[in-house]
Amino acid sequence: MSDTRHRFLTTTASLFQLQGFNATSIKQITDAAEATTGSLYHFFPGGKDQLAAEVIATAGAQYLEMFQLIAAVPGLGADEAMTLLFNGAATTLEQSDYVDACPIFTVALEVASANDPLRIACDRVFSSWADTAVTIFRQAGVAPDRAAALASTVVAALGGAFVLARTAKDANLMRGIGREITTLVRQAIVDAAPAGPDHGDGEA
Amino acid sequence: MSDTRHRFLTTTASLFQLQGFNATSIKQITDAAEATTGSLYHFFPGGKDQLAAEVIATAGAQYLEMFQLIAAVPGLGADEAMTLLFNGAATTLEQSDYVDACPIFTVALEVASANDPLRIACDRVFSSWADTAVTIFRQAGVAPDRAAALASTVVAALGGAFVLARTAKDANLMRGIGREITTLVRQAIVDAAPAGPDHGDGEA
Amino acid sequence: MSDTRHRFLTTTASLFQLQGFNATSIKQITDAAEATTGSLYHFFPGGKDQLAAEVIATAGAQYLEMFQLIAAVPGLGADEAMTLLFNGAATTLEQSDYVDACPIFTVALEVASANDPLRIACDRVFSSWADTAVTIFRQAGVAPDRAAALASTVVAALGGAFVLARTAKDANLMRGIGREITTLVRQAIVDAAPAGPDHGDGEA
Amino acid sequence: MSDTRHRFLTTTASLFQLQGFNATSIKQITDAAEATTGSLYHFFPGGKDQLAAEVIATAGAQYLEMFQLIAAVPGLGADEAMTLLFNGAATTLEQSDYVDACPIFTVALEVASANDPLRIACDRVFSSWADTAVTIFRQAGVAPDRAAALASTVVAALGGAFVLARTAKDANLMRGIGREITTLVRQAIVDAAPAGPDHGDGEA
DNA sequence: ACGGTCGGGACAGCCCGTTGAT
DNA sequence: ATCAACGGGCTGTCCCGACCGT
Repeated sequence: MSDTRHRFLTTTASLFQLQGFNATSIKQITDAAEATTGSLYHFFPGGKDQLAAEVIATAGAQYLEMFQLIAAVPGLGADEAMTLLFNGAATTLEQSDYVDACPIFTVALEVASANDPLRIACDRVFSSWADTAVTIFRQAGVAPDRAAALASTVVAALGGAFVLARTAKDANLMRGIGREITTLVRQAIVDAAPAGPDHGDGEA
Repeated sequence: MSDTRHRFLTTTASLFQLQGFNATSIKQITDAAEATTGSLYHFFPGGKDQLAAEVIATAGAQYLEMFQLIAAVPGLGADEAMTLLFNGAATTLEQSDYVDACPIFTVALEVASANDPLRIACDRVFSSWADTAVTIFRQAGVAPDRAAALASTVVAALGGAFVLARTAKDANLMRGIGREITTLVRQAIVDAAPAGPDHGDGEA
Repeated sequence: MSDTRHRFLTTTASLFQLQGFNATSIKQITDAAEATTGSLYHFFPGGKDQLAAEVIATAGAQYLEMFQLIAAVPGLGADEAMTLLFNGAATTLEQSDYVDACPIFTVALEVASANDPLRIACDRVFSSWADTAVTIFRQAGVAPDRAAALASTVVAALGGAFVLARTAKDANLMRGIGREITTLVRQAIVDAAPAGPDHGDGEA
Repeated sequence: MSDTRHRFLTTTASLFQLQGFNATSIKQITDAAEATTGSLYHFFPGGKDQLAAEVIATAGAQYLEMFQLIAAVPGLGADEAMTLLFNGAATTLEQSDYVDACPIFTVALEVASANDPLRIACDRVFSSWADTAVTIFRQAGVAPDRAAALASTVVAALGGAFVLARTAKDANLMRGIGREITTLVRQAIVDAAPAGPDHGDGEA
């Protein structure tokens, strides 16, 4: 397994976090990865676009994994998972001086109109997140007809929170948003179980 | 008042909606505005950055105005205003084939790290929106300690909804998020008035 | 009238003579013209292709003029004009150490398949030469049904002679070809006037 | 005899016909030959230049053979052979949509100044053709002092006809030139035999 | 003040022809 | 005979001033 190829992926992800797609030049990438242009085009013949697509897919899968890890903490409700998720992101943001944001949100908007393959790559990632959230919420007892919208709302709020927190350089913004989203999810669980105690199984 | 200057502002806003800051070149701007480079540098000696800052401020003010207009509809609750806001954005998005998104969200992330003046310009806009939302929510009876976070959540969800809807080319995503945000706001109003009727004045 | 633009045209023509189209880089052109890339793309927004097309047209017109000058020498038959033409080219080739060949022949073959606008530009030049030759030959009494083919043959032989002479680095090759073409043209004139003296006017 | 090596030769010849030397990249060659770069450098350690030199020599020999075949048709005069030669080339050109021209003419001009080994390779091919033509013409009775120039003229006209026909996308141009060259050759034969019938031996 | 023409460098993304590891 | 890696050079376009007319 090629090491250089892997280095391209990770360093590009970092640069995308910081600057997005358009502001990141090939030269910056090769410098950061300590490799040459020829090397890059050897592994990614499709150039910057192909590299970006793979970065998005890879990073998206990693975030998904992290998300699932949080949701799988034993004894943790789906609502409390939200708090963990947003607070974790807030802390990461703080500790990296507001650099270490999600590269996919950063890239998504600027490529949405001009670059369809990249747009689709981002869409796939967002969908994978939302799908996972839907599963979690339904297992927590959320009504089926609300689960999808709720999941989208969580993802959207997370993305928007990144924008606001970075723009304001204030991670507490993100924590506040996390609290509200937690409330929203809790209420959705409660609403779905009006008659009795929730048995934690909305699907069976 | 110069017409050319105004044309620069509006065409640049359109281009930012579509492509963001970095992907929009000076040439594109002058072509779209049917003006020359010399002209642009006459009106905006600070170049692209100055132009962008003014675009953000101008567009931000326009959106704020629209936001206030919605909130001022007589007989409309703060929660129902949310529905109007998101559905309006969704329809606009649909009708423009997912081009006519908010230019400020599009620009904010890509300049947050690399361009402080622009970052601050965006921050000011977001703050103005949040401040207005805070006022509205408190007038609706939301508890003072929740109003700020709730306002941020609304703005964040709106921004995130733009990202998701454009990426998926699906405006219904945004409508679903609008429903959830409406629910959240309604609950916040209800939660704040457990004992009796809301006196509509949390500040006095 | 811009001086820089004119310099681009002449230096590029020289480089095309020497190396052809594909082997001549934009950098070489700007270096030779002592100008910058921005300058070049200001005058030739269509880039190398547009520049090449104008070079071909300009150089083609100059050669046409030279050709007409030779043909207009008083008291010179059309056949003797051929000798002058080929010998002149041979001497030029010799004196420039086989560098100063016709840029259009050099360019024509390499762009014929890949670049239609350039192919057409070359075609127009060749046609203008052949048309002029046709006029001259018909005035000299060549039969109308042979004049066109004869003109093409002259142009083709000239072009081919450039190839052979440069490849062999032997200008006498071109002089020999000139002699044969002169013979061919003389015979065509003689053939057309079997019965009596030529009245020198096949058109009026 | 390696098959891969042979495939390199033929596919490169095709690409040279179409695009010439400089416009043909190593990648194109390896793609077309369905081989790898390493493979190419294994067979041709001298790289692109060595490959080109061998392509020129090989293709040149093939054309020479074809030329000799035409000249050897029994009962065919040297002048009529010219008609066959040019008409054959014209038809080939037409049927291949003006792609299948001679790769050597295409390459000769663009490498004449910059690449001496390649220039010499082309020269050798042209000389071999002219030598053969000289032999044929002398056997047909052409005066010794004209045979060389006549041979050069034929080769030059053929090369130039390729240029004109491809540039104009008109194969009839080549047929017309063929007619004139045929006339020229016939006259040269006639001129050399003023007193009596040609005994077919101009050398003895 | 307002704007248009011309020009300047720098660097973007890409791909070239080539060589080692192995 | 292959995969990986290398630099450097390609065309094109960036953002920006200077010098001109109004």
